[in-house]
Amino acid sequence: MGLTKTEIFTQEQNHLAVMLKAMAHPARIAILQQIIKANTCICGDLVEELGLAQATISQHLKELKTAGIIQGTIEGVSVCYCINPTVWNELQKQLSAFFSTYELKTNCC
Amino acid sequence: MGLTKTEIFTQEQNHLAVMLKAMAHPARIAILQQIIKANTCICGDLVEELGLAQATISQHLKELKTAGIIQGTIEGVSVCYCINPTVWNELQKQLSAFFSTYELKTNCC
DNA sequence: TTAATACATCGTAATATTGCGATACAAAAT
DNA sequence: ATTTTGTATCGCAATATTACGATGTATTAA
Repeated sequence: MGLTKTEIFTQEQNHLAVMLKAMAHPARIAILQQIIKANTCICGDLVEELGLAQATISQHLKELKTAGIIQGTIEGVSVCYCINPTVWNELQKQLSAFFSTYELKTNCC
Repeated sequence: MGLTKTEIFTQEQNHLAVMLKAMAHPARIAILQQIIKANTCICGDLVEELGLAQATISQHLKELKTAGIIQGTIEGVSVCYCINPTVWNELQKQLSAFFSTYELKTNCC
């Protein structure tokens, strides 16, 4: 075992899980915050901002990119990363909808 | 290695990561959806609803409970799980704030 | 008391994640 | 052409996750 049984879940459930997983790490949250904060896309100053090795940051960036949350374009020698607006808004909408399905019912445990 | 360097991140970043991680699995998303759908708190019919073994469901429930997202109270022989409204709303607010920090700037890559 | 029911926990196998040094690679500067 | 600079990838060690059978535990039923 050790691998998720994706077959038994819906596409939506699996997809949402993948997106949440991509964000479910403090380093990746920090990276996203940095990318958002530096409204002009930043590159590898992330290595200096966060206290992680270059290889590690690069790996985290890859995971965010694979999930589609960020995108990177080569900018001369360096690479410019920024939020993928489409995916970001889609995820925001999906999460908002998910959280909204719950409303406090009186008689609960 | 293999363990996250939590020391170098803020409490908020670590906490948000923990919450997202708790939700970042299709089975746990399905569990939350079921708990929300059955507005009266449900118990271990989750085992029948999802196609996972009882031990596995119990383990996933524990993770959600540890994160504080759900709470369980003993109801005779069975256990009744439901959303923890405080934590749920808190997380909703935090995520909403996080997503709102991004707004499309014109000149991006 | 004993059996049944509903969960929780233990132990374990398979796999995934995290972090980093070392190294490869590609564009720009010399 | 060679060096420099910024990133990506490889390979590895340490640890975490996922899933489940087996077993423990606590409450109700008989």
